[in-house]
Amino acid sequence: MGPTNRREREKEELKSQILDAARYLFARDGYDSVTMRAIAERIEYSPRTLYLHFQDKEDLVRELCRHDFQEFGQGFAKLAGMKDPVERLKALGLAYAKFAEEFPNHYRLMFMSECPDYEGHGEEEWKGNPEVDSYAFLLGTSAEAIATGRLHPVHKDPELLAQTMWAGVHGVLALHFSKCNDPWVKWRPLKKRVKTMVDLLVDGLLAQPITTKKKGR
Amino acid sequence: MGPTNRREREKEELKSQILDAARYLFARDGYDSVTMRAIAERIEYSPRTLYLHFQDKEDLVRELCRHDFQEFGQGFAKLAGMKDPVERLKALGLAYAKFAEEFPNHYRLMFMSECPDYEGHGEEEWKGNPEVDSYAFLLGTSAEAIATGRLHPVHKDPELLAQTMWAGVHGVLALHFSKCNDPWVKWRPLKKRVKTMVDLLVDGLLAQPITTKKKGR
DNA sequence: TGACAAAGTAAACGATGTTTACAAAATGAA
DNA sequence: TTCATTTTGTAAACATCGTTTACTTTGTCA
Repeated sequence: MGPTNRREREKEELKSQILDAARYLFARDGYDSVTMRAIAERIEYSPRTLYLHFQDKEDLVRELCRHDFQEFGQGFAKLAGMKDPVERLKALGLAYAKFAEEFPNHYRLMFMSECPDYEGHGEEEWKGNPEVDSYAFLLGTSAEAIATGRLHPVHKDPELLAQTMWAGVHGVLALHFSKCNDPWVKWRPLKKRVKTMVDLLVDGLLAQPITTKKKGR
Repeated sequence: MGPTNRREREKEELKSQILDAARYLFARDGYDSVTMRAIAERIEYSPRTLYLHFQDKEDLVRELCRHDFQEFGQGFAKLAGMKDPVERLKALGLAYAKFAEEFPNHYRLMFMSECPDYEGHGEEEWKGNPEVDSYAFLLGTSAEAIATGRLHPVHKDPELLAQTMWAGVHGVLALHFSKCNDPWVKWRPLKKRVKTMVDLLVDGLLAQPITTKKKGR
């Protein structure tokens, strides 16, 4: 099985070359500026060749991000050792934002662009996907935080809590990416906004609500 | 000045026709599916004609939204009568989300897409722009809320407060629009998530923070 | 009436992602 | 070796897209 093996290897290597070229262009110019032609030209192959290795452009970029996204999951893994789940919740928010700041184009692609239909993708597709794993981690931390008994009793749904924490930090980032040039808003520093959001949400979780005049929520 | 006047009128009317066609397509299919050709075909003119009335596609869609966005500002105007600024802050968040739910395509365009450079646009451009006015309203309400003295003293920057409230609700909506089909997240109902976000943030504002072990923030 | 400006058009330009039709090369079996 | 077959690659084209060039028509006003 000599030649077959080698060809397999060469094929993988070309695929890597494509991804490298794409990564370079993508990180430099963002999604829209990365054209199939530009990638092909960069590795000195015809555009058609890319389609021998990837189904289409979306497939290519998605695989590119899946690879680079390992860093995303790893940033969270470091936090697994934190004892206090409430503090871990805060740290999660900050780590999430840090990634977005560091890899803005990746963040945009994974969290700020239309998602294709996920039909037909089985569970095996999720396994090891940092996006999924990270959400699971956040969900687990939320459940632990609730279990401490320190949160106000209205918060007892880990899923809802996780989604709210996620949304809060995402909101700061998303607004930053698409609106940071608006001249009529005196934007505070991004880091400060992230920290404020995280602290505010956690303060809300721990608070004895005195805001509503009605019985509950 | 008979004919000149009439031609002026006809020109305006054609512009309206273009906007109507665009609005129909835009609301039905979203930004990307609205092509200049499709708009032209719908009103039975050549594509070139659109460029006699609008500089380019972005100009066209932006004018379309500016028009429809009056509704956005009006939804807020109704809340101006609310006495308690803290309650008004909550109501603002809910009204904001309501608009996004009702006009998702408009919301996406105004808040979830790349903004062009705003250079060269003077102040006159902002006047009467609901987006700007609404932010001013939110900012004012934030300042009033702080002035009540009921918020925790760490919150004394109206701008930062406004930006955080905005980001919180926006985060819920943005995540909803781009991730609602993700099968690995058991999404809670959108309304519930919005309400949770608003309540949590305001609870955080009113709380005596007991979360951090360090001196302050 | 006739110069002139405005309104409108057909066709094309230069991009894009993607595919069709075909050539070259390596492979594996006879 | 020989030769059919699969793999790997290409050039050219297709169908879109936003936008522009070059031209025709039409109405206005001196």
